[in-house]
Amino acid sequence: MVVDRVQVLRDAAGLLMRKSGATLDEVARAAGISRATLNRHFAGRDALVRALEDLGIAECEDALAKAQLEEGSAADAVRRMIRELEPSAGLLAFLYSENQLFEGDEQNEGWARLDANLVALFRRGQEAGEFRLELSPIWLAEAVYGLVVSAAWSISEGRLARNDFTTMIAELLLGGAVRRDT
Amino acid sequence: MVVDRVQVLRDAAGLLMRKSGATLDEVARAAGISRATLNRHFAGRDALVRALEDLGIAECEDALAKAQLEEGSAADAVRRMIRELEPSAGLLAFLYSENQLFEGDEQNEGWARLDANLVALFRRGQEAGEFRLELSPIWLAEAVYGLVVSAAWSISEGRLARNDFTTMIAELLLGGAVRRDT
DNA sequence: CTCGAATGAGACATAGATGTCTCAATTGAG
DNA sequence: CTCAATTGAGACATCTATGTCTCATTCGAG
Repeated sequence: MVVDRVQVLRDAAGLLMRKSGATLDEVARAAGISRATLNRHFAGRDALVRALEDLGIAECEDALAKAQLEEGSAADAVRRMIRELEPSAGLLAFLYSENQLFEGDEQNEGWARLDANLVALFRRGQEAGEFRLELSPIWLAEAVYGLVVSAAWSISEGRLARNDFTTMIAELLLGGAVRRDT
Repeated sequence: MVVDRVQVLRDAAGLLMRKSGATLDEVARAAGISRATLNRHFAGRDALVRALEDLGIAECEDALAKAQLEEGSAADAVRRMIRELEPSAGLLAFLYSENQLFEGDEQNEGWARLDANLVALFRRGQEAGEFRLELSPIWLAEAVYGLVVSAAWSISEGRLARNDFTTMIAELLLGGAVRRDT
């Protein structure tokens, strides 16, 4: 029974999202393996977190690619993006709380690439006259992360249905709370 | 030079927001006191985090009280609330990442009280015909936290101007990204 | 079946954070 | 000024998570 590296990372993320300070022993148990094996695959906690970061970035890049952000209206692209991001929301919630990842000198450049894609999408929406100009694309990009993490957290707490993930985020992000007087 | 307990907590929050795993020695230095004194005022890391939680809840309750959420239109109440919440955003960002606070059996009931106030505000907006019915008040309340934390983080990263805090959050939360065809 | 590779269980030493204590220096009220 | 209270610096023991190692067991390819 050879260990599935990605599955271990998924299980680890599932636990660490709720208990970011979990022991490596707890992480191993959550993944259904022994601490020794966990250490054979990831040399220390730092390596594990880095692997989770790499996985998170890779999943997000896949999601953005699948969403084809350049196609159709920007609003629809945002909706597709949120939908594709949903499976990675838990992992993102963990990484978001791991603020050490964004402090050091060698931050993973993957985040900058993702940011650039998001910013480009919102900028495209503004230039097409779809989106408001008062909200800066950088802030909108940041808000996407914030809302995704909030939604992931709400789901894990039972306050939000998993099926509502895409709708709730996209409707809030795009339309806001105020009623349209159509 | 008697130690100002609240100031110590503020300094601690300022550091812990960016480095949640900081040593008590680092926390003490950030607060300008010695580790011994820090320990005299807060018996251990756990007590320190609890004190930060209490402070955060108290500040939020003050902010909501000052904002007078029952007065005027719900949208204006939301704007006032965000504005009053700004000084506590950093502290909230730290507490938000301290997920251990929300897992145990004895969660501070202050969070539930705050949630109730937020939910009531959004429900009032819906019942007054101001807010859309598609977005559940619970999700809107959760989104407030997410956006406040995102904005606090963006500001500390230099990606968002502190002056834009209230506007960016309120405009996104209330109006969304899509342009109104007024 | 056979055997090499991977795993699980556990022991072990280590490192780093933490809690406690002491003592000298500083503060501030009376 | 005087003195009690508070603080800073540092030593010290402890504790927990971690990394490493060993050995028996299990898995799976050939």
